[in-house]
Amino acid sequence: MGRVTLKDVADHVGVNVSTASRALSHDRNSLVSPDTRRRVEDAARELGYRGNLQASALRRGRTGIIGVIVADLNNPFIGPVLRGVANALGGRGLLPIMTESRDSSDELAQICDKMLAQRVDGIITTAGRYGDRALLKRVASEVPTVLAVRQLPGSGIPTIGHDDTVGGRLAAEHLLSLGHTRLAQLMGPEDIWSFEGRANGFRRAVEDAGAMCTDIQAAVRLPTSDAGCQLAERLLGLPGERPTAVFAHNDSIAIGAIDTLRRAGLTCPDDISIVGFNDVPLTDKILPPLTTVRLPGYELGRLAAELVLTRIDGNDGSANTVMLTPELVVRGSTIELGT
Amino acid sequence: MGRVTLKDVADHVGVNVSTASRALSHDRNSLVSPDTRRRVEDAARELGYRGNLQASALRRGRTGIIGVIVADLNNPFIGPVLRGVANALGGRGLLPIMTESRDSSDELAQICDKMLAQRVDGIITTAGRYGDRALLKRVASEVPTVLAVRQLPGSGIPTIGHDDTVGGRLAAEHLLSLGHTRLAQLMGPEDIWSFEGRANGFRRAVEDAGAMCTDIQAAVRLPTSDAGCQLAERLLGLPGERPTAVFAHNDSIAIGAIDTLRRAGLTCPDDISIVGFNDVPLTDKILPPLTTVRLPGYELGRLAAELVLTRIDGNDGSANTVMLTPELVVRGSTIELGT
DNA sequence: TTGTATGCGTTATCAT
DNA sequence: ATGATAACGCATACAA
Repeated sequence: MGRVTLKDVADHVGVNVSTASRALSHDRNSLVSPDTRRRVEDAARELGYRGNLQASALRRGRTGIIGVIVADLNNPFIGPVLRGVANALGGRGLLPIMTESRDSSDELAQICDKMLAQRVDGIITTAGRYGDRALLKRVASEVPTVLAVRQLPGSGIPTIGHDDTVGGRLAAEHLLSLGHTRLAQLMGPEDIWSFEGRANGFRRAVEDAGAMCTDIQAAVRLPTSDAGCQLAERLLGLPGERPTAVFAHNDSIAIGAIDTLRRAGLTCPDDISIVGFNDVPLTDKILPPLTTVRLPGYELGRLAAELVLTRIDGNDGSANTVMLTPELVVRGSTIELGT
Repeated sequence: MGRVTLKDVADHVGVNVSTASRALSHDRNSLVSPDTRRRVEDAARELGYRGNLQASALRRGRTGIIGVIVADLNNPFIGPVLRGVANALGGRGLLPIMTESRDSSDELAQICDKMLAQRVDGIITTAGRYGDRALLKRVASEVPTVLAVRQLPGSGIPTIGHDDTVGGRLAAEHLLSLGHTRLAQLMGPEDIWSFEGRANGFRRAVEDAGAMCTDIQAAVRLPTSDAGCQLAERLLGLPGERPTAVFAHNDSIAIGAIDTLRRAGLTCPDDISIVGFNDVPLTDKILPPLTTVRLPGYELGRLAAELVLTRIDGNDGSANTVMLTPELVVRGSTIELGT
């Protein structure tokens, strides 16, 4: 049983609970004589004492818990992000508690409620659709909150993001430089800023170059490989000449699309070039290796954790939004037109 | 601020805190008059009251939190498992808190310490190497604990697992039925039961059939695609005739191996057949689509959550170990010998 | 049906 | 350097 309490330890040594408390505390153990400190520590070990964080939190007014909400655990991109968060937090003795909203607004609301009831010291969320803006603003008003990966323009919530517009442009410029003039994009959900930004950046760059850009929307809510399959079907059903190059709004969509096109007899990159987004693990190991736009997932997570920590420390004046820059990674899924 | 307390609500209505407490409690609100109940509820909503789970937990002796420890968040197999856990738990109002050990024993120990200090009501862990047995036994003696996915023979800890021996045998029988007689297996870490079970099942079935089985060990600690690359290198360096069929101990290893073999000029399945394990998302979308052994990830998670709940309820007598059966999924990465 | 009183395990404040 | 004591916010046994 974890029923050993501080009082038990104190009694065992023959000191007062407050002395025992001081002796075991990391910041106040200098206030106690080296001797009693050792005796208390020994007793604690011997009795198998474990501090009760609940009680401690109740008294001190903070829990040392940071709530981390992710949209979709199946998105391979999230792994590095969570590691970045966990590393930055663990270093300071905080405990991240992660939950998945499956990109559902209802679940997000429930999760936020529970986390607030848990009295988390801060929240980091990668789940934020346009429809969640009011909810998250309310949450942010109750506890330090930061958005990671996804932005929510106009929410005023501190954000560690990346420049999706630039990312979309990078994809476009790459395909244009390969001579493609009929392009399409396989769009992610339109109520998420990441995809709107990618779409805008891509479309603008393509049109500025005088090339043609076709936007293909999915009827599904999540940017998964299934969405990629569906989008590829629609691409195939398009009237007129088929685009020779495609920008998929993330790697999963790209992989789903490549597969569907292949089943329809089209080879990537010979018949059609495809650029993905995120550079998730394994994209370099598949056939064809995916040309994609790389995002610094680990770094995003790390910075998000650090930002929430500075907000918790009351450092409201510090920079409250950071935008990392994506980077194009050229592999085998894109090829010069006509080769 | 979430500083609204139960007393505030009670004062606002003009009742005692205990009445307010009863009114807002789900199991005892029948003890209060319908009228005051409504008034308390209204006041709570109006003031933005949030129950303080820390305080409640301190008083009631349980937190409603279940600690969930996963070995590796980058393993795509874990997504469905976590969903199973979250669904089963959420339905009963419990909150899963997930953490990743990165398959490190040190981190696992730290995580367990923190979770015990948090006074979680139960722990579900998919991280368990042979070296962690003592630690986990100690943890299990303090709080209801169940192993999910990975087993730890001899630990006596309740487990929701799957039959790895059968899984290995399924892979072997499939390859043997295709006419292969020189087989190899790309082994996962040997201090994890899953891989030992797969190895045994495979080797026995192969040898029983009078065929040849070569075991290839990796020098790395984690069964990732990098390990797959390394194992494939070793496969290529093998003296004598090359195996014509390979059992990779999971899908990531398989994908890494296929890629490395391809770079060396060998095509899967034409030159070499490969079977994976887990059937993670996307394996059916890559080229070649992976033949693999499917595990019911969601079900594993769901059952693990239910098992930990019955343990928490003190139902110690109930079945404490469940073993699910894997299933072979034949796709394009395996082919009849000589075609 | 409601109120009173007490304690869950800690830590902070004030003494000593 | 240590002890006594009072909260933190809530839930319960008991009294009314």
